[in-house]
Amino acid sequence: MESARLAAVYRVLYGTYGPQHWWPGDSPFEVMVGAVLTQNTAWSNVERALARLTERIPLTAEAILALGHEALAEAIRPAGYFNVKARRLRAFCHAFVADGGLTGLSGLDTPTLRERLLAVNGVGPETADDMLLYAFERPVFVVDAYTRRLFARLGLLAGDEGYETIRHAFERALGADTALFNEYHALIVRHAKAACRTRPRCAGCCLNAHCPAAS
DNA sequence: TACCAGGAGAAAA
DNA sequence: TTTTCTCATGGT
Repeated sequence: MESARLAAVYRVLYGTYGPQHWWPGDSPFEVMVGAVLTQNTAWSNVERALARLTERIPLTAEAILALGHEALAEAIRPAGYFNVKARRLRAFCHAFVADGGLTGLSGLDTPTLRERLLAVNGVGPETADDMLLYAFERPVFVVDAYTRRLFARLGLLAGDEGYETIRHAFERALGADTALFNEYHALIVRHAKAACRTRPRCAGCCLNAHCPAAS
């Protein structure tokens, strides 16, 4: 992975879309809840689910656990996979409380914190890295389907590399820079929402799943 | 109508 | 070990 090319892609995205001010959450804990709810789901649906949840309870791990599975699943229904996500949220809240909450987790070094998050059922690599970057402000690059698709189309990735391989490649090339990782990932997602609609002649670097220029 | 969205884990091959 | 299946609502 060439640092210069990664920097060039970043400059183009930033020049096109500007700063994204991610993550859209009022607190680190809300960011973490959002990270679970957004798994394979559009953010607009997550916002509905968060709104319904905060209408019912204050957004704390204790309150979520006290709500119970059925009521939690009903509250987050708009985010889809509501039974699965209710189970995952409760598992995360149990671990969050057991580890001393935000204060306890913030005291851990990044590799240990990442391991702790990944040990929770329902928290995979991308969700853990969303939490690390946007809730704990650790220099961890988030690799999602958009990242893989964009850089494969640009010829910088084969596309079938493992998650860790890609993450380490970005982190090596860009250096440990939390602010840059924050903005870069947000810009990739922003680009995915614009894609071909703003480019009559797509160069193949858009993120539309069925773009003819990308096949 | 069909496809896709800011994945993860279990089951099957 | 790798691939496939399941979970589900809402927008386009």
